Amino acid sequence: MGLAKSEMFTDKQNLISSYAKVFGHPARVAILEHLFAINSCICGDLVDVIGLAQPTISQHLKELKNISLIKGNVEGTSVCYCIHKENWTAMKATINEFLNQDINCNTDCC
Amino acid sequence: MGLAKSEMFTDKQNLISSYAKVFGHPARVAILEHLFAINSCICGDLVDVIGLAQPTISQHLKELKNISLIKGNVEGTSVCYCIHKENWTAMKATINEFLNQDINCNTDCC
DNA sequence: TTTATTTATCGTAATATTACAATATTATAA
DNA sequence: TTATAATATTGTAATATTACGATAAATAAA
Repeated sequence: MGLAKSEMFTDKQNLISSYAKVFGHPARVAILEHLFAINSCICGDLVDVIGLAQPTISQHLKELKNISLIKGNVEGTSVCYCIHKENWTAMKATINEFLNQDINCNTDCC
Repeated sequence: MGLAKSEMFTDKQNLISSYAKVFGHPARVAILEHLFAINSCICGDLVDVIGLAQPTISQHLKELKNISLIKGNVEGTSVCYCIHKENWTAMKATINEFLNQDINCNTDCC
């Protein structure tokens, strides 16, 4: 078949994997890094910075917007994008809870 | 086309997205959570815990092994899997550096 | 050796993702 | 109104991922 049966997993597991999936493409990592690096928000020059075609960048931005990690503000004929601070912080908490699980295996069987 | 041209991106961006891609499926999140929860390492009962077919679990374990986040130890007829502690810690550092980027946008344009 | 048990691999169908050309949409400027 | 500019959407081809049945491989037990 195709993709996961999300009913099989907890909401948290699905949330974690949803965030991770968005980070699972280097173009989106690059877009986010650029949005962090540029103090003011950015719009279409992402196409020049990343080096992918405009529809492709737009598609990646859409996925970042869908999961609410960025927001876009129409400014004339262009759109200003930036990190959604609150949601980024919330996402970080979710991911960190997962990453910071304790390793209790003393017996080190492997 | 299909997937990303990894030459377009930095090694770090590719590394981050590689880790994230592995976390981008709830079954692998569930497998890792189970490996953390069970103090001793685990092998084939992941099939029962997760609820996917044996070849599917084996496939997911392979991806986790490929990126070195788990290791497997043959014990008789079964295989004992556990978290690769050192690599998990290293991965955490890489991901956290990405997640903890400062948000410098004072002007809050969006 | 034969049988049972566990895991890995192969083959394959269903689905998802990625990238981009072409085009539509939206808003500004002339 | 008629360009012009920036972004979004549509359609589609190429590729990747996921899931699982069937089967192979490896080991232990009888």
